Amino acid sequence: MNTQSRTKPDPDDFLARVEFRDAALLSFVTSAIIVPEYDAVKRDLGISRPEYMLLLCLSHYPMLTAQDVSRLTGRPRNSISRAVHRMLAVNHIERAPDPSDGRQARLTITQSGRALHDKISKRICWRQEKVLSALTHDERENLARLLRKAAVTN
Amino acid sequence: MNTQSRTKPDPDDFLARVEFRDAALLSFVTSAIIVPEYDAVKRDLGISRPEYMLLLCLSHYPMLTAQDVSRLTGRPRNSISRAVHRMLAVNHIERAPDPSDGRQARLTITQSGRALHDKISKRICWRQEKVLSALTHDERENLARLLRKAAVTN
DNA sequence: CGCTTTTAGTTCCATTTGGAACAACATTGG
DNA sequence: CCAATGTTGTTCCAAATGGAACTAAAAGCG
Repeated sequence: MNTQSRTKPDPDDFLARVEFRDAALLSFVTSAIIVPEYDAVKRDLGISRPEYMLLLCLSHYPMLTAQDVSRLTGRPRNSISRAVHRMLAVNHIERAPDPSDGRQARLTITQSGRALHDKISKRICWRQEKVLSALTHDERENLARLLRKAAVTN
Repeated sequence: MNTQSRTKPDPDDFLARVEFRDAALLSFVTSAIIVPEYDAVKRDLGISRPEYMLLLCLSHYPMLTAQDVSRLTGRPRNSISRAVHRMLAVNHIERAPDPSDGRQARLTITQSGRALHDKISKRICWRQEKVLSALTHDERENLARLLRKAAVTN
């Protein structure tokens, strides 16, 4: 036994002390959903986070350019460029030159890309439910409302 | 003018479509605070995110080991190890061998480390206020309550 | 006591990351 | 039409990242 009997620092306790309380809580809860699930997706399906961000974007719009995806996700253009090449190589997306603008290419998701997106989004949904299971339905709606209110203005 | 008159995809609209609504909102709002401010801190003060995480932890406990910091922050041990060496080199922290356990070292923050932490935490607080300014005081308290409820169980 | 297992911290190395420069094309304004 | 400027996507490269192996010390256990 340690003569100073030092107690191991507790994450919950730490969260309560931090100066930027709300940012720390937001970061903690976000990471609890995002980090372990993206790690698992990478391990099990070989899809990295920017690659999935690409599939996610393309699954919600009929056609996007790489630039669109970069702006939607906030990732730098070269990250998206790499993801596009990898997803092209495994036929999860398709690319066609834009006839009206020779700089950009039109990206679309394929059947297999959509199937993969469904699989991954279900996993993230499942982890989301797990982490937020302590909240009631009304609390969940309330949380979403508050977050949306903060999100739309930024 | 584009013959298809394609509208540029809108991030708010995208957030409303994503399958994992709450996780997407959490991630968006968290990133709006964290990402630009850590980038600015790195640019202006030369302090990386894991380095600041170390200072943040040490500013709230009189003494921690590198392992404690690793567990509090969720960062891998070698990242913390690197941060410790850099913060030692610029005298923002101090390290002393633990007499009761030859494996671990006792880390403490110095005066200059604490001053730097104060400066950085004020910046993050400021960005937090900016992003969450759309919420009233009661809404802020409510958001924190909901997040804490989700956080403590995980 | 020895022997195995566990833990703290470091080092090594392959991969990831993102800024910056670049080429190709488009747009603007003379 | 031409020059200057802006935009898209790619490539290059230096830096960051994190898993895995490693060293040293401690703890568990016959």
